[in-house]
Amino acid sequence: MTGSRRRVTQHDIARMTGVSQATVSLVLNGRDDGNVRIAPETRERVLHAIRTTGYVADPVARRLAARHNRILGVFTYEPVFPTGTGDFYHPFLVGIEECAERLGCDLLLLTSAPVAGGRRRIFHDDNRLRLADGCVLLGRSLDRDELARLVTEGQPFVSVGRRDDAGGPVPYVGADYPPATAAVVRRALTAGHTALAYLGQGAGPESHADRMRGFQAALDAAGRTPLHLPTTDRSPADLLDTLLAAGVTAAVVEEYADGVAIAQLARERGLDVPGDLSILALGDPTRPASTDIDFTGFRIPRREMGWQAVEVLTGLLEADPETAPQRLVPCQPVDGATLAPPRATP
Amino acid sequence: MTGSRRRVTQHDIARMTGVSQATVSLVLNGRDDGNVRIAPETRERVLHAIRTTGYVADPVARRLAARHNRILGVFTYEPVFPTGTGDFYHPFLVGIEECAERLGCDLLLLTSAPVAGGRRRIFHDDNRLRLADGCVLLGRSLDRDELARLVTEGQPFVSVGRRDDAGGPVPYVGADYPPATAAVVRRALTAGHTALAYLGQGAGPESHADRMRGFQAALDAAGRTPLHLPTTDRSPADLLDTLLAAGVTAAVVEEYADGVAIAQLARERGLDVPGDLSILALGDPTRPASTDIDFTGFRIPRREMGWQAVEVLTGLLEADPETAPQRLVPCQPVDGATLAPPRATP
DNA sequence: GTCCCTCGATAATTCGTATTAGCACCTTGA
DNA sequence: TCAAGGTGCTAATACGAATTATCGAGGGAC
Repeated sequence: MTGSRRRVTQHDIARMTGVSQATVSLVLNGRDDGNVRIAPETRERVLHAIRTTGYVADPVARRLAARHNRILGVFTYEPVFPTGTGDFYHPFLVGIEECAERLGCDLLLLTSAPVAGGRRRIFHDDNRLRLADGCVLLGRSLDRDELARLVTEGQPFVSVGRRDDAGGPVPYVGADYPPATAAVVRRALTAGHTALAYLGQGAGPESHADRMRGFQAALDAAGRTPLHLPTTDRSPADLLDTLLAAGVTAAVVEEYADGVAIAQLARERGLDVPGDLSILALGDPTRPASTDIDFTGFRIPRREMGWQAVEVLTGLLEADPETAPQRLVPCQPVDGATLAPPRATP
Repeated sequence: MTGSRRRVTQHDIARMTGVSQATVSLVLNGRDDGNVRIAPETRERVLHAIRTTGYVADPVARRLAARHNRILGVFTYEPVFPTGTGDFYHPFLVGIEECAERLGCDLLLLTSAPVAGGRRRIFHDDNRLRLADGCVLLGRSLDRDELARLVTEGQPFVSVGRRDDAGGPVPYVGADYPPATAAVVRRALTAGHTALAYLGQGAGPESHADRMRGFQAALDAAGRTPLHLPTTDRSPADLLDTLLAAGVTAAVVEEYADGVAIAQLARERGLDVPGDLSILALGDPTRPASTDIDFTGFRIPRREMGWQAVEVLTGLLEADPETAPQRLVPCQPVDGATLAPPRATP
């Protein structure tokens, strides 16, 4: 069921007023330019019939004829409304929604994408992505093949998060991690730290590699040798032991949650944070991490990124040459309370 | 523009495989009943072409012809991804998304609805609601006229939250507030409280009136006279003064945030919560309220409600007589730490 | 050889709106 | 009186898929 009685159509209006369906359409769209003219009296008769019947154009038919929708797809590799990721994606969506609303666009959440191999796939049998005029891609790691396919098929899209090329230039709106990370490192150096460690992957997704680049660059410039501790498959206890054994006084953590774990463990062991160990967080929690620790570091401009992603996408759709299709948004520094000068070396 | 090159249509597939458009449609829809037969070999050829081109049926055209497209609209009076409501809506959306994903439906967020008079309106010139098969309505207070119009126009929809009739039965999935509130009150009575107050509107939206009903009923049953304090236009200080002056020992708050404000103020004044004043919260925060207070009260089964709303909606769409179109979901009691027996009366 | 039946596929139509080419009529001017 | 030009509207078609009536080919029975 979708409505029991037949709805009023332009045809009905036309019959009622003794004009053609085309005329009704023209009146409705206020067309009165050089090519099309409607007598004021006819126009009035039609408008009157429309008013009395309460006629409203069927948006479906309208879209079919107009060939575009003002609908933007939103594809997320993880569920859009996540429970397990500490709402990391939420601010992006806030920005996306705000901008879409301002532009009068609706959002199509491509939730029907089936999960295969632990993540969703864009392309599948019953893919409705093409209903949308274009789409925004959200997710830590996008599938490179699918990205490439989007490019070759000419599907307008924009990635939230910088992406390396995938057989063509990839439009994106990313966070500018290298300078933000470098700034964090410089703050630690300025505070007097000389032994710094990077905790995290430092590779893989662009967002991780970018942080590492900034970290390296800042230390290189200062002539310091960094320590890199991959966090995968290592317990917090193990990491902390290694940090302390290496004489590290400031730990720069890629993942907020890792920072929380290290900080809590350090405190449990009677160490003072930041007195004995400074901890710097490179961004917001991507995994749930309940803590009241106010980390020094920076914040990812997620809302702004979401907003700009929609801007870029609509720019692409309208083939607007003014719109830069690849953007990096600066991260916002956070003073926080987990950076202090190192203890005087004994 | 909607993609530089024209999209692939059934016609293209038909030409590629040397069949007619109709055949492509039949294959796509797996039609192979008494009236329609397709040779397995032809079917395979068509399916192959579909796979290689990545063809996807245009949902707009599909909807025009078939009257459905497995897209569910989500209309929210407030923004879907709110920043100011403390993510109150988030769990609903989690449930909605989960169920939609399981059913293979996409979600169309009707974000383009223009804001008029401080809230969004469903009906406007360029309403795309009809693009979806049906829609889920989310929001504290739905406009009664718009609701009535949905009913009369035969638009399939379901409201999250109980709604009074609006010119016809309104399908809904609501939280069952009266018994949950009554249970909270009984806990307070059992703990020994005799002077209880209800803080909040207690009227207006169904969700508020329902809480008040449960409150009244439980006190009536116990032969107690309740105190009702409307919170609108009153400062927390004012409210607290009134509570104490009236000798109230247990405050039942409609709005979580009000509870937080009262509790904090009480503590600032040297009162113990719950020692001197028990505070019971009727649900989750709908406004941002940062606190670590573990309120006694109940939790609104938001995720479950979202899930069931989608179930109800698809039930309506399929005219499934098994699906109850009006459902109340029980709230989950929370022990919390803000209820204690009242001090012995001096 | 004809009739009938089944199988496999298609032409034609529908859904409701947007758009464009062009027709019929009228006025004007020479 | 006839071409030129303007006016007001309509017929036709497109948009992309779903559906139904129908058609041709091939096989078997007689």
